[in-house]
Amino acid sequence: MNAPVAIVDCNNFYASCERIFNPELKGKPIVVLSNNDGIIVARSQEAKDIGIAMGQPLFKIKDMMRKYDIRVFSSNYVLYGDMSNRVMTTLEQFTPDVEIYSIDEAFLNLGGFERMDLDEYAREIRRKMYQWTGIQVSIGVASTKTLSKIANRFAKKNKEYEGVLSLMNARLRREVLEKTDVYDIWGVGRQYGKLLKKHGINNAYELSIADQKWVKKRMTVMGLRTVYELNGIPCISYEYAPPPKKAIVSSRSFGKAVTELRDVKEAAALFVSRATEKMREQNSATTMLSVFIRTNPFKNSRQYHNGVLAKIKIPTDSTAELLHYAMKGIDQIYRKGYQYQKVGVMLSGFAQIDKSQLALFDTKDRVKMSSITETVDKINLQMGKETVFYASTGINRDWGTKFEHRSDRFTTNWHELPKVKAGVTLKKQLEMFKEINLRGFQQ
DNA sequence: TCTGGGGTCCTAGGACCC
DNA sequence: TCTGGGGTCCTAGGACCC
Repeated sequence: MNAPVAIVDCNNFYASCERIFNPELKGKPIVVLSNNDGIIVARSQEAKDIGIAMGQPLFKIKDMMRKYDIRVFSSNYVLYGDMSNRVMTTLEQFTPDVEIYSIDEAFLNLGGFERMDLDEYAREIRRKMYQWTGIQVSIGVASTKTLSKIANRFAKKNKEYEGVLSLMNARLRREVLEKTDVYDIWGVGRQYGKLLKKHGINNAYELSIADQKWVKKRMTVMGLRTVYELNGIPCISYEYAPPPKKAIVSSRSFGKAVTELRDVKEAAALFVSRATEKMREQNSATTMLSVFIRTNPFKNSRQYHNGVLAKIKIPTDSTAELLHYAMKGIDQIYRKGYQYQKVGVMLSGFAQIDKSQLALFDTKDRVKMSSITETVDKINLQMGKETVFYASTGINRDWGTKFEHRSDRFTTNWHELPKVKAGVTLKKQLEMFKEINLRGFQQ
């Protein structure tokens, strides 16, 4: 038998993060918004229960907000990222083989744990996680990743499992697969879901016994892999260390429509410097930079979408050099008279090259260039993001992203640590926090 | 239906080569 | 000018994920 795999998934993660540091939100419906406070990207259980859907725009729930006293938050990625680190660190105490799959999910390789009562072990992980981080998780255990996702989902939906379900037992596995709609299978999205239903394949069990030739033809080898996984044959390996990215994108919608070349350039310059920083973190150098701009496709205004790709002969990781290409690109694709909604930058065609090799081939002083970028990175790491930045990325940034409902960065910013409110007794404060042992939170 | 951002993998088809 | 087979590389587009 193959090694059991567990997926640990934080319940309502963003909403939970907001609640941990603001106990008066207990029992209140919470929603978290996308960039620019556009649409709802996360909801607390209470918000789900009153029928607020994922992807709804904020303005559409104004009436409900008043009626149900819904608390609204802009995305606070610094807070969520920090809480995520705490969750992952906690998991590492239970097994060394943790694959961080997303900000709120991780796979655990439980090879070697076969003889334990895995249900009980999972329950213990769940208890400790809540105690140490304040985050509720659900855990699914099975013989493949795809099955573990199904177990997890089932545990979350059916209260009687109290957040933990193992499908190592074959009889239970079949029963759960029969109750799992094809749309709810990891790897089956809207298009494939529709296709499967059209051909009479309605649930996960039916997909597991479907004709494999047909699946491969219509859903590529990816679909075939899903079928194998549903049958308990693992096809998806673990990635304990994230592989370097093959492409890095930085783009953002403007806080309001932008018309001026100067603003477009400022934004593009900022995204170049962000993308390039990310690239340097993984020690890559790029040979391709593309920039793109577009108007709002959902507005009735005149539309314009365009992009341009610069190929760079000698791989570079210099912000200054890439800014040059990006600004040239913007000059090429910018047209006056449009209401721009978004601009973005993509780096790709990476090379992992020892920096000293770069200097052999060309005339630019790359040693000097890289010592500048290294210094800038170092200062920003120590003193905080954007302590030093390129002037071309703008000082005012009045095109900037809207975050009108952002909570404090409780865990990472000295000025925004949770405060003891005047007029509230210490006893009351302690009561608010007492459910959670805020281990490790005292800085 | 409305209107985020950042990724991955696979396939088909064209350009080009022998 | 037509005809054959086989291979690589690249890109665009489509599917999926969180």
